[in-house]
Amino acid sequence: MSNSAPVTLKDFNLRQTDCRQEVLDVFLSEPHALAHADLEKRVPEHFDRVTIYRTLKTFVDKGLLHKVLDDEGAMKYALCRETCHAADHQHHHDHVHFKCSVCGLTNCLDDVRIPALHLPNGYQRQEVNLLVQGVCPVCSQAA
Amino acid sequence: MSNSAPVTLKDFNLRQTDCRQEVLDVFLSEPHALAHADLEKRVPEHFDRVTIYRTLKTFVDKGLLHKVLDDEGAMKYALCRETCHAADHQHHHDHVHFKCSVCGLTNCLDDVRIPALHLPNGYQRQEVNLLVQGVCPVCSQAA
DNA sequence: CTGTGTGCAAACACTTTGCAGGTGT
DNA sequence: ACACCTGCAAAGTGTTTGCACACAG
Repeated sequence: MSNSAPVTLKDFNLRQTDCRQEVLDVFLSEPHALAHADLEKRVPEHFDRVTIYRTLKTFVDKGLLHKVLDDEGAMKYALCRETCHAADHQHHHDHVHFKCSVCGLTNCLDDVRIPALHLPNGYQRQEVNLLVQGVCPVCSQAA
Repeated sequence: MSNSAPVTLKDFNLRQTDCRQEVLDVFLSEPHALAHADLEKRVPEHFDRVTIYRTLKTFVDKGLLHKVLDDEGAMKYALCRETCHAADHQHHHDHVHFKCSVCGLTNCLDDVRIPALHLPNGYQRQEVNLLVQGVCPVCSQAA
């Protein structure tokens, strides 16, 4: 997933448009989960609110982004990593996200694996999302 | 947390009002996480939309309910269990929630403990939320 | 009596939909 | 040429705020 925006769009069979390239560039250059409002601020050229919503939806549908859980109003999105497109055809997102309660940023902890879970009988697991809230290294250093 | 609504309200130093009792009764009688819209349907008497929002907010602030993560539009809420009010003063919610992709219901898996997590250096953990999506026993039996 | 809860109206925030025109391939 | 993307307008849904009145303690 460390490719450039045009290459990535091509890989996912998406048309090369300015909006998609710039949105994708933002995600490629920032390690955080981003909400729609964050994108509007960071995408250099101005695009319609709706266009950015549709771009996000397209990216999620194609498996380029995944939704990140949050306990606030707006949905956040983050890039899928190679592990999302694993051997089996299913597209799984077993993500660990860390949200800092000081700076408010959420990022993917790609190195942390979700430990094995023992679900009660009858539960079929499809996808697991883990959100850890606390203080990130940057903010705890500053304190 | 298996007390009646009036007792629970008293325990949390909350005034006895019709709205609070009825909202709490719904949570006490349903094992699922509920959104504001669910409550409006299930609370027998009619209360203003705003009053229910404020009731939910009060309950969360007082530690009676906790927010349940979801990847849809609306926030959901569920009762806190005894484990929330543990020995130390901190109020922790290390919850495992299971959302069924068939019936759409989300419930707390109180028996599932979140396994130990190894966070990278510098991360301070405050609260952990785990959402498992899949098929619940009821729906997988029906299939 | 006093502080807090409630209802109503209004505003705000986030997201989706319909349609006409423009653009990538 | 065609399908698809974009912008604009509008609407839908979820949530909060201000204020006056009502009610629990």
